[in-house]
Amino acid sequence: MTSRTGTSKAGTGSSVRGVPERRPEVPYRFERTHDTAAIRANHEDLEPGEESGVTVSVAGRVMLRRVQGKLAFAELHDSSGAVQLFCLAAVTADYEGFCRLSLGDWVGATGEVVRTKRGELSVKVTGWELLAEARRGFGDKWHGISDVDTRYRQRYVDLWVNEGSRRTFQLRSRLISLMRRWLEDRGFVEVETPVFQLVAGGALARPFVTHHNALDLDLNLRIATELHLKRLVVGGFEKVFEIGRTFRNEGLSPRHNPEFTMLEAYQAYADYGDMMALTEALVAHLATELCGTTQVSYGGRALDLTPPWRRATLSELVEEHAGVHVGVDVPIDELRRVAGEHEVHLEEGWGPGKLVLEIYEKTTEAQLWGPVFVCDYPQEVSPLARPHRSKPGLVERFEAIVAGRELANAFSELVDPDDQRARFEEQALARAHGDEEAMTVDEDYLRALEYGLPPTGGLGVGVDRLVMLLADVHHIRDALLFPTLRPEA
RNA sequence: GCGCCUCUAGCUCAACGGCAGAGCAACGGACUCUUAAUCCGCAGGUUCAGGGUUCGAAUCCCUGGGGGCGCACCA
Repeated sequence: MTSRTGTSKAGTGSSVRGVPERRPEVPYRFERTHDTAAIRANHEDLEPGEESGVTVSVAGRVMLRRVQGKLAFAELHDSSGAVQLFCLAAVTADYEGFCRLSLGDWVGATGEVVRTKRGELSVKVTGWELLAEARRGFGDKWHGISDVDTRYRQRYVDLWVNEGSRRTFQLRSRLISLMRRWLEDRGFVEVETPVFQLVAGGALARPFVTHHNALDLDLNLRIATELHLKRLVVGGFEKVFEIGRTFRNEGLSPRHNPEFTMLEAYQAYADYGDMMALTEALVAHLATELCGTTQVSYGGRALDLTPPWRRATLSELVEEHAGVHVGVDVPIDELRRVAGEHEVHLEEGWGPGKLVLEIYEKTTEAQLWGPVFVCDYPQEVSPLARPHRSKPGLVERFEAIVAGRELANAFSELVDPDDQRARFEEQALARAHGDEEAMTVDEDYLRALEYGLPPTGGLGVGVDRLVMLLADVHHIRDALLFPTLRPEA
């Protein structure tokens, strides 16, 4: 290999190593025979000091190095784990070069699998080649990187240095894969609906707006997939789902990122009770597969996700936690008084339903460790949900609350086109009065409903929040590989 | 948007009104079974920026910037 002649450049103020006078030549490919996990699995029984007689080629990053005269050890990490490289001046080609490797350099190495006298499974390297040099150093070798800004901006470093971070994102990948398979096994069909929408509907949120040049058209990035998925139910997809990126032009917080991933699933002939059963079964399945149990813990506190989860109405829960009775049947002046007592921020034009919801969110939601299905929301705040079959003013809607935060939202879907038009018009009115999150009338969606939407249960699940829950991380940025950040200064 | 906290070597941190330091990384050397190897040596700084107080400021104050946390906002 090329000697690392470059020295630390003084005054650059960065960790970049000097540019070598001659760049090392690195190969276009490397023939790896095993990953490090396979080597561990195959040679579990090797005794200390024993040689296997098996030659392998491994590849990865050198993350630790211990040179001891005519002997050198290095830890080679790959995506499956790590194994020690064992080099002898007498055996290893370009032994000197190996000793000059930097932490973080990528290498491919070939040699026999052995266990050292001290019991460490190793590849006794005969030949090796540099696959990529780490011109920037990886920093402290055991404290890792604690500067959160660096962790999020340079995830490629974080992933190498912090094992917890790797674990979280491996879990995320498996979670989405398991979720997809579980739904497919139950007859759900996965689809992709537009990200660009003329009317950003399906949720109450401000959209991002962009522009299509050829059509000279402003388009919204979707805030939900709901309305398109229900169009597909009209079209005969009786069980349909999408796991998709969704965009909302809102603030950032430990639980909010402007782009996030949502699962939405719709099932014909089903109601919100069916969606509760679906939700708890799905989450229990994921917990079992990913955590080995439904009795998990979050932030050190026990959390039992075993079905069935508690079902309680929103009114009952507010009564439990705030000791007051609220509901859409309570006179509005009384609701205003209760809201005032609990320091709920009030706005002109809020009806009883909005007040009830605000009181619930202020006094109760964060207290619910759960899991609990909070049922039967005011119709006023649920413009896409079907009226409750027996409770006037309410709709058949639930939110699943786990660890004090919303994990899922679901309804018996509103199927009546006339009612839906009335709800849209109510929203449009609120919008005209300055509510930027209110919906606008989606004529094509109404037309679809006029062709007939069967009774349908719909469910939305915040995938990032589910990852947070099962990976036991407490900021959405820890569940997103590349979270939205302010530009670097 | 508001409040509180924070910013020191490449990384992790100390010094908290009196000479800016340690460990790791880097660099040079010793070492044939190491495990965060060890040992010897060397180097590394506009203490986020600017202003002020002071005999003296990394330290106290002000302004600005970055970051964090909380609140507000947020299906």
